[in-house]
Amino acid sequence: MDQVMHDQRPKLRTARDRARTEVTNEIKTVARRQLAAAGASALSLRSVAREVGMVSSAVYRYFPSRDDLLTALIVDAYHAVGAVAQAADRAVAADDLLARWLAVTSSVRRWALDSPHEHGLIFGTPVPGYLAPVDTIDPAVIVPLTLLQILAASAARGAAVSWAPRPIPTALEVELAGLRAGLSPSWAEASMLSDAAILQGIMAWTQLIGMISFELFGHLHNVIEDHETYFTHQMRNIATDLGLS
Amino acid sequence: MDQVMHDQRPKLRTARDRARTEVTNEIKTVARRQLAAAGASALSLRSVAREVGMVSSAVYRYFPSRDDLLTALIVDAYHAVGAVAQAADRAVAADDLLARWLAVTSSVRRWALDSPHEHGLIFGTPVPGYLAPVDTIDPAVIVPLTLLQILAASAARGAAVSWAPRPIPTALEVELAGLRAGLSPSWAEASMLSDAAILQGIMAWTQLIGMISFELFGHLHNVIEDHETYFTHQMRNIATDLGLS
DNA sequence: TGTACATCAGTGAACGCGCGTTCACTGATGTAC
DNA sequence: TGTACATCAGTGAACGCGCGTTCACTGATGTAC
Repeated sequence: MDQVMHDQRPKLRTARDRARTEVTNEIKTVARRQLAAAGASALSLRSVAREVGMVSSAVYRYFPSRDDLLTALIVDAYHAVGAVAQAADRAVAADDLLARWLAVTSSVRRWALDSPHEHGLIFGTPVPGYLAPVDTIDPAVIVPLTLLQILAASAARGAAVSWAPRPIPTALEVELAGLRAGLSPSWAEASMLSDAAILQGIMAWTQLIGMISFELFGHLHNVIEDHETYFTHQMRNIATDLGLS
Repeated sequence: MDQVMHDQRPKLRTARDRARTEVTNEIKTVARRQLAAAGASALSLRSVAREVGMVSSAVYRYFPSRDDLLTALIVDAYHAVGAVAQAADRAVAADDLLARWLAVTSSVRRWALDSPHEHGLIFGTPVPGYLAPVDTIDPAVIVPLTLLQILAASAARGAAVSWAPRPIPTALEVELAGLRAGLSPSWAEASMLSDAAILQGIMAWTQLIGMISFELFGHLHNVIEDHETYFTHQMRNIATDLGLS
């Protein structure tokens, strides 16, 4: 406990500080736009700098390297989908579980359609040589846990899954116990779920992202064209499968 | 009908022809290796040429541009997974549907683990500015149709899905009719499936690729580590869900 | 079977380009006394 | 309130690099007669 602890004065912001966060945000905004235009691997510090109106070396005052800029965008993207999903969840009646399921899943799809390259950034091929740092873990988990909370509300009502779950291998039980233990208290309800329910939830999350990626990446060309109808239909099926009424 | 039709002599191969297909294959092999090392966006004609031992401009005798080389790799990759899936399907007893399901799905996963960058090439973020040409459609469809054939065998036995399917929107029915009509005769069995079964099949395919991508792209870090056990468990659940016994 | 011509694989130099990152610098803003 | 010093944003030049593609060329292979 040294003096540093007392030294935080989080409010008093100098002009320099304000300018700094403003420029930081502008860089990220421009970078996001360029990402949307050309994809992650085409993101270049130089062209971002050009568009922001500064010399390329100046960007290094804000981000130590291109990868750090990418990381910031990834973290932002996770927060963005997470926020969208939570807002959608809160916008419908808490006890209408089917409505919550449909609201959350379709909000995630909407976000992805609106920001395809940000979706690709977090759910597509990882950028070669890039390793996601720890900061990305917490925000990455918002959407799946939001889905699990809905399942938890269903479980709390005593609803059962529609088919008898097969016995779960011990190895998986162990992992799931660890997973539960690692959850922050804000996700308490989700951590009360049975192993089978958690596995079903992860699967549903995988389906959600899989469907969106298929749509965005063009794997449904010549298969399904009315994506909206298809998506909603399948999500209702999954909801039935999950026992959400 | 002009003379050109008579002029095919598919067997008589000159030394030049043989050399040509050999060099073409060598270029693709090297490109595939570089893909595996650095990812699709890092694939460079020049470095491929360097490794093959020719000057960069010489590659243009074989592929008119970098994109065409990429297309060739994509087509190859689709054929590769397709072949693996079909071989796995044939390797087990045709009437053991659960075994076929598990064999096909786990062979697809194995292939992806063995060739992660080829998986990324076809199922990851599309290469920016790159548009898949028609040649990629047929091979792309082998894996999902192999899965549907298993469902078809199950349906032929009179097995029903485990939950009553909800009514299918007309828009989807129309699309599915078109899909069925577009299938080549070699997939005849699959085209006899009911709408609900086809939708379930597409969903299962989405789940399969989604799970593999999640594993490969690292979205299960800190969630599930024993991927093999997890995968098999979930695939068995899905098989149950699909009514495969 | 031999010759004349056409085809084609591969060369090497060049084009114009953009990239990430480093560095010594200037000048404005902030801080301690 | 005023001064002296420290911090920091932004500049501009430079480094070394690799890229895709074009072009005129050489020399070997294939084809027609």
